Amino acid sequence: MLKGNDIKRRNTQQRKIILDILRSTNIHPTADWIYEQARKEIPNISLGTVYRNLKILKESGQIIEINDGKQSRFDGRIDEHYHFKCISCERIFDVEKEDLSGLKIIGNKNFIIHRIDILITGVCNMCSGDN
Amino acid sequence: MLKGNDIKRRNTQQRKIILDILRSTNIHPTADWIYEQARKEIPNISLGTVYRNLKILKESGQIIEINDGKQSRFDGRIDEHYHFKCISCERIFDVEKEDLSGLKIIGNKNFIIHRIDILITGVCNMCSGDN
DNA sequence: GTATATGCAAACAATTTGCACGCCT
DNA sequence: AGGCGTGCAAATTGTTTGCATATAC
Repeated sequence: MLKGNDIKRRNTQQRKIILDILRSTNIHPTADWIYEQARKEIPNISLGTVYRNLKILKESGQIIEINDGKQSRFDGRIDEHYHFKCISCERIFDVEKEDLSGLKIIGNKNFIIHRIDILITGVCNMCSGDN
Repeated sequence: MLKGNDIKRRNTQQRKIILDILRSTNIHPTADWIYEQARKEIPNISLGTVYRNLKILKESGQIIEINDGKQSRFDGRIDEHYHFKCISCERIFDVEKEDLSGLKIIGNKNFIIHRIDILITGVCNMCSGDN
């Protein structure tokens, strides 16, 4: 239950800019890309600060972390939607809930599907008893 | 198209044991756990060999890589099924296809769901044209 | 015999962290 | 004024790789 979210967060320029960057793109960028963008606004922002803020924004539910392979990617869109990763160009596309039902996933647009991974996150039966 | 799978693979003890280990557990272990188990059979096996074989086994479709957070986990079960990760005990449970439909995911067993991530992998419309 | 696979250790890449200082509230 | 947040650099962690040797075929 205790999530360490009782800390009073400050509204720093750095955090605001990082959130703005994420909200204004749909490319699901890496921390490094976000860092490069942020430097245009705050030239001496550090990569550590970017990582720290991404963690805070994620924990407070303002952004989502996408886990594809080795690098983390981030998403400022938090309504229910899913993702398609192209193994060729490595881009990540948004998949709408509606597009997931039926056979024509991603609306017949010539996307070739290799596999579908579903990961549900939560608390298991053993841990939900007490804890 | 070219996938580099024209290499003639040898059937080494190391690779056989790693696959055996993965097929005989459902805990979705990390490379490190597999390494520790493998050492019981081949005491001087190296972690590099474990990683190399996991990659080969994955590429040949004999195992699956599960991407949860920073560490990779591996699964010797390759039929269609999904996963549930408990944020408390960190265990990963198998989720059957049937359990995914309807509201009673994972069969009413008191699992609390926080979020569902779906990642589809394949080739996008732009890359499927030529390439 | 020969090319793939191995063990070892070093290299790498992504992310995290300790510290002294800075700046929201 | 106080404490969260920052920049910087070093540390850590998970994974990959170069090389000489071993081994499956």
